[in-house]
Amino acid sequence: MLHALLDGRALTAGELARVAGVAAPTASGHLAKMEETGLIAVVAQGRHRYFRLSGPAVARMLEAIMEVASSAPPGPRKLSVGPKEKALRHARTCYDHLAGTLGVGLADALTAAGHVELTEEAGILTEGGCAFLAAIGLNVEALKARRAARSGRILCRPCLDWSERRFHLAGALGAELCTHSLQAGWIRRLPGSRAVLVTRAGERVFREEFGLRGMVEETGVAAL
Amino acid sequence: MLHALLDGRALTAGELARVAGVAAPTASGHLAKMEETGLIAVVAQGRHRYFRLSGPAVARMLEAIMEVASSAPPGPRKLSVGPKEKALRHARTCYDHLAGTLGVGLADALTAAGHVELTEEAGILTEGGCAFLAAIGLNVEALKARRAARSGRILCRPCLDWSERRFHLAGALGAELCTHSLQAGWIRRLPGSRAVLVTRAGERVFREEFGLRGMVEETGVAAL
DNA sequence: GCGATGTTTCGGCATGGACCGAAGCATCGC
DNA sequence: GCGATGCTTCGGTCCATGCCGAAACATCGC
Repeated sequence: MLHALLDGRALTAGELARVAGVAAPTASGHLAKMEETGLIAVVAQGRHRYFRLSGPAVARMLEAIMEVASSAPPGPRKLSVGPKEKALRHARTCYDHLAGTLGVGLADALTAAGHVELTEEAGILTEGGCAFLAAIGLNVEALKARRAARSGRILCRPCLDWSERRFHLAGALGAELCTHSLQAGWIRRLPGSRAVLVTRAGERVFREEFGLRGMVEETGVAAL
Repeated sequence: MLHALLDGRALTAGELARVAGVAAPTASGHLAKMEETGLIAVVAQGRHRYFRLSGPAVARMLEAIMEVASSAPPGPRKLSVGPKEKALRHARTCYDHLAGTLGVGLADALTAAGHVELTEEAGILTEGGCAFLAAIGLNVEALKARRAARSGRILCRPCLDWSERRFHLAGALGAELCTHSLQAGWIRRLPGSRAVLVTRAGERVFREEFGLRGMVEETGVAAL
């Protein structure tokens, strides 16, 4: 259930029961405990109750757990779920930023262009990167509150991708990139999933501005 | 047990059984499972078997879990352990770097002097900071392999301190600072604990070089 | 109002896992 | 060699937890 909430959206108790593959009473019990201990927050809306992660700290914890879990020796258990897996690996949200092939690709492209400098431990958005992102519409000003004191540089957090085993952009910068991509219609959420779809407009932007290729998935994109 | 291993040292099965408050067979069973799943690594030495965390990813996961756990609502359960608590809050190792009042104080001092710039998401060691740390003996060269590509700046990772609720220095920089402080005799490990003691020499360095005050604890320091 | 839908509470079952004592190995000191 | 120490395996007990079905409660659409 927590994994399902990792995309930052709020899901109803029933949806969470379904994704977890348990009956409603079971899910309800777990959700009550997780809310009581502060892992998740709930907001009632009509006859639905929407649950979401209580904050970024919980998301970071889950990411850290998944990092360890995904690098564990290939035990007898397989978590692969088949058909949905492909879309998830290609592009998905990771709490508040983008992951998967798309997320890693964007991070690589920004790095190659000198817009972002990323190490295992931290990252910097360069001045050129500021200008580039502002030019394509990101609200860079909102990020500046978090910049390092003297150098004036905007720092960002790397996040290890469990499917690609590579680092992508998280933190405020990653969140803004994801938010803007959604608002600008470059990507679109697949209903009931963490996966996102790259639209035609997005494909053009990611190709022309970022230099990314092959970001459009075959299935379903024609409808967009 | 994992918490006990979080200071980066390797402990024997018996020691881990003791800190966990369980019988040897119980500890042995848990340790076997944790080793099988890759959480910990073991090295046999004579009739002892030394267990340690298998890598930084596990430490990051535990830190992330502790961050969430420490900010949980003050439930009925209390984890406070009393006498040892004070020394732990004052200065301790956190996998491979320093935490507690000392760790946070060093991070604050370096920030105030403009040697380090730290945000919630990431940090930078400035050029002045490089020079400063090199002057007091740190192996800054070893860090340079991890610097950001173009700006030449060394990045570091912030780590939320569960006792101070503030950020301190982790990552390669934090590890080097901790290692050097131990080698130079500025701090000393308290046997069988994550807590460290600030020596007279360390107190002088932390006061004169970093501008920290009150880093010597009353108890026990006279013996040094 | 009334049935339909979403959610929680209650009761009870069953599995799993946490634990320990006793015994079996391995290694150390001598 | 032999006893002492450290660790693991084995066997068995016991409690906690996960789970579900039935029923209660709340809200919606009408």
